Amino acid sequence: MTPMTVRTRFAPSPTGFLHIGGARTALFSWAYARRFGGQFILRIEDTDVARSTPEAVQAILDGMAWLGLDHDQGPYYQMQRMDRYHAVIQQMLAAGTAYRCYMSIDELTALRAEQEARKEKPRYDGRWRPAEGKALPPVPEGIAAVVRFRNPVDGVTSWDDQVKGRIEFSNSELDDFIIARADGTPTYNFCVVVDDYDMGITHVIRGDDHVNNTPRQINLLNALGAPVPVYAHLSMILGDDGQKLSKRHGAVSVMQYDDDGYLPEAVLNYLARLGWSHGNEEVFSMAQFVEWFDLNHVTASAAQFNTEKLNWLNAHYIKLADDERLGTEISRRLKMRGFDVPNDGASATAIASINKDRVANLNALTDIAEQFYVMPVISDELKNLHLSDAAKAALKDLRGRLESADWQLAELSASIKASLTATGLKMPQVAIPLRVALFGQTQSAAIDKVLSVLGREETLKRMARVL
RNA sequence: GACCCUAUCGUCUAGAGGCCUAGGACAAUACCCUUUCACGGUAUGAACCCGGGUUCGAAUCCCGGUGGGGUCGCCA
Repeated sequence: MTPMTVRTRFAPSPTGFLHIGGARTALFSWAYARRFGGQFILRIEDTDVARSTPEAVQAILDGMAWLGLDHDQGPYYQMQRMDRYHAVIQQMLAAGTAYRCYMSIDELTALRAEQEARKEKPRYDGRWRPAEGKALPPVPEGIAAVVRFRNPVDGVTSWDDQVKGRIEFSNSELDDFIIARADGTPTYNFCVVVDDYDMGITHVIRGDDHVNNTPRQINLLNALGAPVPVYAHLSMILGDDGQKLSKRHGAVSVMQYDDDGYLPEAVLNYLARLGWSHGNEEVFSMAQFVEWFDLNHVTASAAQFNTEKLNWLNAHYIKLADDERLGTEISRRLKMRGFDVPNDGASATAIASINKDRVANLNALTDIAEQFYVMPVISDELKNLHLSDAAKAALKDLRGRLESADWQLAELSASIKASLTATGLKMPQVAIPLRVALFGQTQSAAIDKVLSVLGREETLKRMARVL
């Protein structure tokens, strides 16, 4: 027997951006396929014509690309598969596994209201379901039929969920759901089933809001004589505050993380660890993740998003990142703020190099870089506090040395120390006033490194302003 | 309301009946390092929802309760 090739899919509906929950679902589906040398398929579920937009499709594609989740097939678009859906519906009608229902929306609404009043689970009552010896109501005028799936009424539908364990539904809980609307367009549960079948999906990894759809889909698959894939339902991700994420509350695009200064590998590592674990491992590459990933170490309960931990990972990955890459990020972000890195100024790469240990975020790094290019505003408070006569005298002494220094780190360092000796001051007594003079604030990277990156001309210019 | 899922430090989690005096990470606190802010290092505090079983033994298995969540669309 040839081993089954794993085929997973990510099937978002393009009604908005790719948010963090969708991204994790995509990541796990992708990782599972990669782990077993299988195929990862991207499918756009755009049958909700009213809410789907091309912008949302692009946003999803952009999000996937930013995260580096590459697909092997697709994107497939359900709207382009209508002929296939119609053919299957005709086939089911002919086979008797589906039937036409002429109940109007008003009648349905009334039925549901009645059921709810009786505290029952609202559901279709099967009035148009054909049965042996049953007289169907007369077909009404002016009502276009919907097509309903003839769901089994007895027995139990179950599956071994790879994250939640065995789940069973009594078929009596399931009603005959609509597979084609009155206008003929197919509905979600039906399209998913036909697509998963046609695309040979072996493992369906998706959010656990689909648990209740699963028995219906399994029954449909059975009616079609199709194999039933393995299911794995991922729990949801809650916001930082423990509240459910929604459009109104906390759900943001993955691209927002780019805007907010996060590195994709930090987001990926964080997401991987949210709801999945490999012993005590916290920090790992995607290559390592793919090697380790499995479904039975996925947590069955919901997880709360923790920005603090993401920040920590981001800081970690910034420290690891190449200076050149960070320099490029700085330039890109500076450009978005409206200015270019000057050719004759400090190098963005060098700025990144001496500051990447101090920041947890690319925007914070960019803020620092900006200070190297923009003449600082020095508050009176800082002037009074740090630019005393003694401090100025020390800075003047230092300026004299810097004017003739060879602009190398070691010599800059030596110059500062020489000034300390000459003035009898301690390092902070010179370094802090110098920071105030150069940046208008008391913190920076090691001051000798700052000088080496800022350059002689700019350094002396800034010092002159306060002396 | 019905059905389904779920429950270990504040948070993410390890834990597959004895290895648990419940481990790691983020966050917190303290100390160390230090050229400031950070980084880094060390240490400390912090949890098995409740009640019944099963068992020589339960965080782990079973039942019930409670809390949390999901779903009940001619949305996906």
